[in-house]
Amino acid sequence: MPNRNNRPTLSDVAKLAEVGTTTVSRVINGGQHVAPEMLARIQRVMTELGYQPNQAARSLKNARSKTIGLIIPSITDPFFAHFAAVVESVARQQDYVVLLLTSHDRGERELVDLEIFERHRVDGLLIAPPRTGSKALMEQLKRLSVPVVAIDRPLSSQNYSRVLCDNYLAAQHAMQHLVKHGRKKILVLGGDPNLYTIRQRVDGCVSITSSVGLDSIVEMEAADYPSAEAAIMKRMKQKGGIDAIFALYNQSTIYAYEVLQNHGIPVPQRVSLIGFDDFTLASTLRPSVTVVGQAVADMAKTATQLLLNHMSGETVSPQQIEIATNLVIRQSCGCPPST
Amino acid sequence: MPNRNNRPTLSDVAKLAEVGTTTVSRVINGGQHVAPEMLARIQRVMTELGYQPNQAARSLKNARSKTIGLIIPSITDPFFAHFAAVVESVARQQDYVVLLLTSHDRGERELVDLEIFERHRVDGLLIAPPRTGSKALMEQLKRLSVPVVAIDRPLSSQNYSRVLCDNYLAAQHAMQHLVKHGRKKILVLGGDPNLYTIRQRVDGCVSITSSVGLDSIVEMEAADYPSAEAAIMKRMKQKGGIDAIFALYNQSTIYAYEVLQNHGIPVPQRVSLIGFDDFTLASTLRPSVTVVGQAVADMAKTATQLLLNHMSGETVSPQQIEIATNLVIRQSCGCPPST
DNA sequence: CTGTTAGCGCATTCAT
DNA sequence: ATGAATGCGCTAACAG
Repeated sequence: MPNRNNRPTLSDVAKLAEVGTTTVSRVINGGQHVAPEMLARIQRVMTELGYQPNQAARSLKNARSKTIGLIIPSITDPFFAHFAAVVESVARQQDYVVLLLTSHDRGERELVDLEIFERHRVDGLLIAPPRTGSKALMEQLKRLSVPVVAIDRPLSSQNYSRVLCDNYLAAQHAMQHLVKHGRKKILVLGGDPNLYTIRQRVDGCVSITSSVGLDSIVEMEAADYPSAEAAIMKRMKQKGGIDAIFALYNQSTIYAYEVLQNHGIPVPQRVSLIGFDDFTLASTLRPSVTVVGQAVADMAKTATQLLLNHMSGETVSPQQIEIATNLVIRQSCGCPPST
Repeated sequence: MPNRNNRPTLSDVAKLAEVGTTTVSRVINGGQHVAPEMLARIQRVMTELGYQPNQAARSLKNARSKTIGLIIPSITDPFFAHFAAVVESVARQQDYVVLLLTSHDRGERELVDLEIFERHRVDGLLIAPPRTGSKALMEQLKRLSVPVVAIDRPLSSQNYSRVLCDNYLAAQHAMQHLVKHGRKKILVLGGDPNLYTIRQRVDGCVSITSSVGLDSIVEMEAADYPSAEAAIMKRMKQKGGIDAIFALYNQSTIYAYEVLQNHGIPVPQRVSLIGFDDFTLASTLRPSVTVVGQAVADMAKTATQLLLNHMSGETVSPQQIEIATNLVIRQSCGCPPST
């Protein structure tokens, strides 16, 4: 006797199995305190009817939607795509489903995303915030009133856990590596300077150049090929020029590579190249590209599990976790081919 | 006077605004038939309280969850990542949110995914099925009883709309292009032969080779680098060898490229290469890689809008839409550099 | 234009 | 071990 949706309800099951709704409910929730034969009978009826509990009803009753919200800049960015994949797989093991929204690193959009999640009553939130925390963002997060874990970039409030990578250290290592190769005029090719990650990386770079007594050459404009080209070639043509580039994120690495290639500048002979963040064909290009590798899967798994812990009720204090990066040596930095 | 979740409810708003719940409900749903001052007053109270409607309650009442389910093999596959990005952006414009689940092209997992969606009562489904339709899958889809649009690969039932690309034609074009370059021994490097897309592409290839009177050389084992290498080198070493490779999907293209590069086989002089599906660095590699480009964004937008149409209630008959591909000429096929 | 009321499907006291 | 009844937050009749 299904309802208007022709979908069977719990009470349909109860009726057909000739039991009370309570018992059916118990079966749905693990079947404790239910006689074995009863349990079997109800389960039979459930499969017979093709019954599946209505999550909306359960959410209303339990105040738990069994969803977690994920806000990332973009799902086409390989780093975040990988991240999202891991989140999905960890979440589903705990019977959670992921609501995915993108922010394109725009604060207003992020606020809208949070509003949507508020309506959908997500039980927890993973967010890679473009800014560490405007007032509006912080208020919105407080209103959401669910556990939050910041990923890749922190939130300004210490109340929220964060899972990041060691941007500062990683940048230092990369710069030191270039210095070891004897490079003296290293162009640090930036990205959006408002992003925490970028700022940390720049700071790491500067700490090295200044401690070693080199000039700090930083260009932040590299949002697309033309601007990257302009920035690089401007520096190339200056007196002294440059002999290395450290590109601070995925895309700028690729632009830098293309610029050098298109201008016939030999890598690494004339200019060394290191990029932040590994990418699919980094080892296939000739020369292959040395990069700072982030342990994405590790970060994502850690963040999701941490969030689930926060959600479990036992009050876990906010944590700040930094996942180590590793320099993936290939040939664009000047190292000899391995094997 | 918030409830146990400390979240205000509709009736909290009603009380504070000293109106009935119906009026508040009307405001939430567009504010028709509400006096202007009343509307303003209620809206003020809503923002004051930070009220957001509880979607679970609305779902229960309206039998619409405002979610659409998306099942793809993997979110790290650039093709599907791009697809998902477009789905999200189109869906959110209509106030829908996307529930993302991956199948890894495994039928059992797909069934579980559908069960999860059934509980969450998605209002519509986009699915890239690994197989065109086992009995179990078809039953599960019928039970879901919401509009379904198959993407990238069809479902066997004519009852479901599908948005595909013209795999057969595209493969023919690619092969004809290689033939025009005078290639006579073209290796078709396959993928999972159970996938509809792969089968169509193989068929397209064979139709050309046989109509032109060439041998059909097909290798389906290219799931990873070693097997791709084995397949390619086996053919290379045979009497006559091969003078071109048409790789039938994203990954196999990359493997093929790497194999040729690692074995020092000059491309396109000795062996031409064309791949199915464009990828980020295809134009950056040297030689750049000629590919069959799929209009991903177009496919995704079309599919999502079609789904939303189906969901809108007006019964739209199932449609079969094929989005045209285009051969992106670069240098690995043997064409001269442009400009 | 506005308010009262009765469920949507489920979990949960509190009985038995 | 089981069942009857209540309410989660919201919308849709119906009045008025």
